[in-house]
Amino acid sequence: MIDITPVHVPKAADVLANILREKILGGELSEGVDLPNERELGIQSGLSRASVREALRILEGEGLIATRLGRNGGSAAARPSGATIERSVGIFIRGQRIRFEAVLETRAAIEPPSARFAALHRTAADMDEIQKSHVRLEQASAAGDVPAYVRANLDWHVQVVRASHNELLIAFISAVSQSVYLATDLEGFNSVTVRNAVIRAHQRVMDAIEARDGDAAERRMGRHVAAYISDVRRTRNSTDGATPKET
Amino acid sequence: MIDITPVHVPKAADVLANILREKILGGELSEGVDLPNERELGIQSGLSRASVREALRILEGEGLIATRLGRNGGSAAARPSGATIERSVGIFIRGQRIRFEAVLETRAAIEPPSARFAALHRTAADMDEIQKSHVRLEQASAAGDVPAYVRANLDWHVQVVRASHNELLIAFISAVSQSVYLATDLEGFNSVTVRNAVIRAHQRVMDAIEARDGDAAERRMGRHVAAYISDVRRTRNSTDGATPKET
DNA sequence: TCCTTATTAATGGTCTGACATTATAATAGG
DNA sequence: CCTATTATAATGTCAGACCATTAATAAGGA
Repeated sequence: MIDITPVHVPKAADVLANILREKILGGELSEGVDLPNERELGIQSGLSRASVREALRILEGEGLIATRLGRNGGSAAARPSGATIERSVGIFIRGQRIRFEAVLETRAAIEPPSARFAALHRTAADMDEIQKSHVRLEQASAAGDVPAYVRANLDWHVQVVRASHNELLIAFISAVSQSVYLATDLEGFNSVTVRNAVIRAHQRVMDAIEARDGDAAERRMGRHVAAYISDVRRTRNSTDGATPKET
Repeated sequence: MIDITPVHVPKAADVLANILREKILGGELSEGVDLPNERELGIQSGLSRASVREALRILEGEGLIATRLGRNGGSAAARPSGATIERSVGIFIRGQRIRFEAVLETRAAIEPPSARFAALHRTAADMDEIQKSHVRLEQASAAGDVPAYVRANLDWHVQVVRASHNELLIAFISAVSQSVYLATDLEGFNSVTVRNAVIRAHQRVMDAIEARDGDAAERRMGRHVAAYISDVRRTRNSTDGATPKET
């Protein structure tokens, strides 16, 4: 008697999704090109419309197609954007109950080298965007609008990484920043002193990027995020009722 | 005449998926707990089984449930793992046509600080795993088995980041490593000299982690990955016909 | 002619009901 | 008590209909 391992029976929708995914990622279906409509896909693949729809839903979840309703609707191939990564990272953080400090730690790990790349690869337009973010930050700080300040702050960090022109780092930072924003305790930024310190640190980082000085950009960004983390730590210990001894 | 913005009409499956997602992420449905079966969910939600299935498919794609077939089958809540991030990052890299060098650059950015955290947070068991990876690397190198060598190499890097005990960094590195592996040109490791240099560099990093010396670990890992990138660059330039002058 | 409005058609969204497939639980037989 | 068989509960798949939305088209009026 022969001895075979348990066979894996793929679901019909998965098979179709795999085929379509390869066509899209392989460039056979480039961005914006319409797929056949659901009924037609069913005929071509020999599957029911239900299975076809399930396959399309998988691809939609992966950001590989966008589906529009109505006449001349249908599914068109799309380029997967960082949004997909942001979503999965967000779910991962919530689902695994990643500690807020670990998220900050991750950001602290990624941003300094990103600042170096930003200094090395930035264009004039990048510099402009970073500075615009910085102005928004200053305005929000001056107006005492803490929520706007926190948003502008995160936006500034994302803009810096954007200047690195490394799409993966941009996606990672965007994903992490999203979660940082949602979990940031606004109380910590009620202090004008704290806000001004952040603004000065940003200015120093921007000077380094402007001067295309990678070493300085990395070093200064490193100090900035480290200071940010200890600020958060201090605020948490003094604000909530947790045992102050815990780190 | 009043003036209202276009309303967004969510799809039935999305609404149900959102509800269930919140229940899972909010801890109301903890890991392993079975959801009601599809027909029951249909009754409770007032939706058809088709819509219920679509909602479940969304959650499955997000790694939030696992569905089993057969009697006592059904969907059970699951903890989203790094695999979801790996998948979306892989699709992102392929879909955006991220250059191989950019992927390496990302790894080079993340690993040094991760090595620092590894030095600071490692346990004895972590050290053990890292060393076991290293032994596998040495064996593959000695045997001249280049594919096994490359796999062991990537595994060693993942193990180091694992020792950081930062789940997000682990997920990022795993995701990136997967793509690095798929795109790595094996030719570059045909040289015993290159392989031995890697092994020595790993040894130095391990010494620093063993000694819990974060500074040294970060510095040495930084040098190692930088050397790796220039090796890849050299190999590519000498192997394929690209203009050797380009950086 | 040109603009506005109604009609129509194409397409995804949803529902219903049935049957197929699979893995387990329950049962019967030794 | 163990093993083989049968029943059952769940997902997987299909077929067909109808609903909802959107854009192309036709009709009508200035």
